[in-house]
Amino acid sequence: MEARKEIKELTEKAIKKLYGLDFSVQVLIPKDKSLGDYAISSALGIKREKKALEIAAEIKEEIKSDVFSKIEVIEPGFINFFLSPEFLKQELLKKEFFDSLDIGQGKKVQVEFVSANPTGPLTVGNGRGGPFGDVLGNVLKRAGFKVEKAYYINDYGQQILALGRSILKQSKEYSGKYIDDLGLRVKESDPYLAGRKGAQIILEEMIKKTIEGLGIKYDEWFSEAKLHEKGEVDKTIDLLKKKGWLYEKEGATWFRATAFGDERDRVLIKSNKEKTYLAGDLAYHRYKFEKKKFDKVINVWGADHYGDVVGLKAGMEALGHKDKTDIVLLQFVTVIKEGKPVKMSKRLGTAIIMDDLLEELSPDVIRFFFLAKAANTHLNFDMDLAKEQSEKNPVYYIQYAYTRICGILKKAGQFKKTGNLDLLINEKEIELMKQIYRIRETIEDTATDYQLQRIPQYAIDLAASFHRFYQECQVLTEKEDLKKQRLTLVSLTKNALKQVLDLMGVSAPEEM
RNA sequence: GUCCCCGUAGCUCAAUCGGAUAGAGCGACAGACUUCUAAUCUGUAGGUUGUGCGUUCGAUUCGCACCGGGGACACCA
Repeated sequence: MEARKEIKELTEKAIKKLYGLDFSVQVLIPKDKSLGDYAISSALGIKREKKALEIAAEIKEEIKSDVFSKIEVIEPGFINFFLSPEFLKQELLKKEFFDSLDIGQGKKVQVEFVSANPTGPLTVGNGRGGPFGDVLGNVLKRAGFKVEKAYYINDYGQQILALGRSILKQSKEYSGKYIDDLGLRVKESDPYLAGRKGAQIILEEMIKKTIEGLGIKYDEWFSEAKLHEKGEVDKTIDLLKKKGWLYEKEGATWFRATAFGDERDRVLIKSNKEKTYLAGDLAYHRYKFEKKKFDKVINVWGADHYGDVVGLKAGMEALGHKDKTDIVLLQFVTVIKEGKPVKMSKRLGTAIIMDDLLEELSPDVIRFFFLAKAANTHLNFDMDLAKEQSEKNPVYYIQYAYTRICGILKKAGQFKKTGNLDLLINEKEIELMKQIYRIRETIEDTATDYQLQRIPQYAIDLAASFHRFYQECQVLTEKEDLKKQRLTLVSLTKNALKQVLDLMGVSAPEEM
């Protein structure tokens, strides 16, 4: 039984019984610890003649549960719940505590992220999707989904032609040292074929290397060109035609996206008979749902693709896959150096790239900095600050907690975990247990709303609770029973900390 | 011109469908190592949440209007 669920169920039942209302109770966590571990403000939202305080008192009277040691009613109508230490200990000692989350219920989810055009090195902006998508996938997996991480390779279309022409020195659409290098290696003289070849090399030797450097592993690299070659794009267009959602205008074939709430219709086949990006993307998403049977698809895009969200969703609705595609938009990244935004990479003469960061910072630090910010905030990545703080950094703070744990366990040697924790009554011990207990709800919430910054925040909170416990409670004491129980708690902390570090893809060093 | 995101402590950012005294880290200041690693802990200072109205018992959160920063408005991908 989870405490939050217990509160929600009991209070909703009480409200139903007392007032005959079907009320959805929202459980919150008070900012001030003295106000309890959980709280509800629902009494304030029930509009009746009675005072909220009275309503809260009546609800409280209905609630009987040994999950809580205390339930308080406070002005103007809050009900505060205090977790019972006995319940807490009992829950943490359960074998399945760390691995029985199942809000995913085995549903298949694909997370597609980065998917930067293979026309150059991975920029910082595109790269932001890397840690984000990777960690989102990890979180969903932990929450009980079957997850695939995918990179969609845009190796078809205008930008490939432009890349080929640049390699062949017929244009300067793409430039930089890497284009010159490709000019020496690519033998094809046809611009499109040269572009394809160049894109392949860029993907394999530049993008994949950077991705790997960030510690990201994909399950699938999916080629847009192959989709076209296999005729999947044509099939999808035919299907939309049969359903009556297409029309011809000025030599082009249009999709009636306005019928699904889009502000304008979208071209699928241009008047020169080439297919648009959207046509390919619709075919790709059909493939995701129909061939690979995903229940849900999450696309992590840059905010510059904001205008394409409705078009894709409209298309998927027309194809019979309504509401199965979630799109997370990541706002831009500005890299700041010496107080000024950096626009260009020194090495390549292109936009600032991920490799520039990797050169100076560990992937742990980069991942953490990126993850700690909400998707919809513009991210100012201050290189100097990141470097300067690299030794006084939240990442190290968390990792240091982990090494302290490992140090204790190593010194303690073999020990048997205790089946009860009744000697642990210190305030810091209880705090630590509460913090560990919250790992489940943190993962559940994140898997539901994709607000990934919760995870690094949780990691900091957990590390802080441990550091405070460490400061006050000597684990390896003379008192054998107490020592064993504390070692058990330390070991539980280790599990939790390791789990969040793994979720974030940040290393867990045993020594520092 | 229309649409989207952002504006919170000196800096980087949080704040759970609107909740209680707006929180962390870094930086500043003052303390704590004979200890399981001080990469830590304890304390202090720091805020009219861009501005102004409004809705509400209650607004950083919702609405309207401004100001400032970024982005999108293709038969490009």
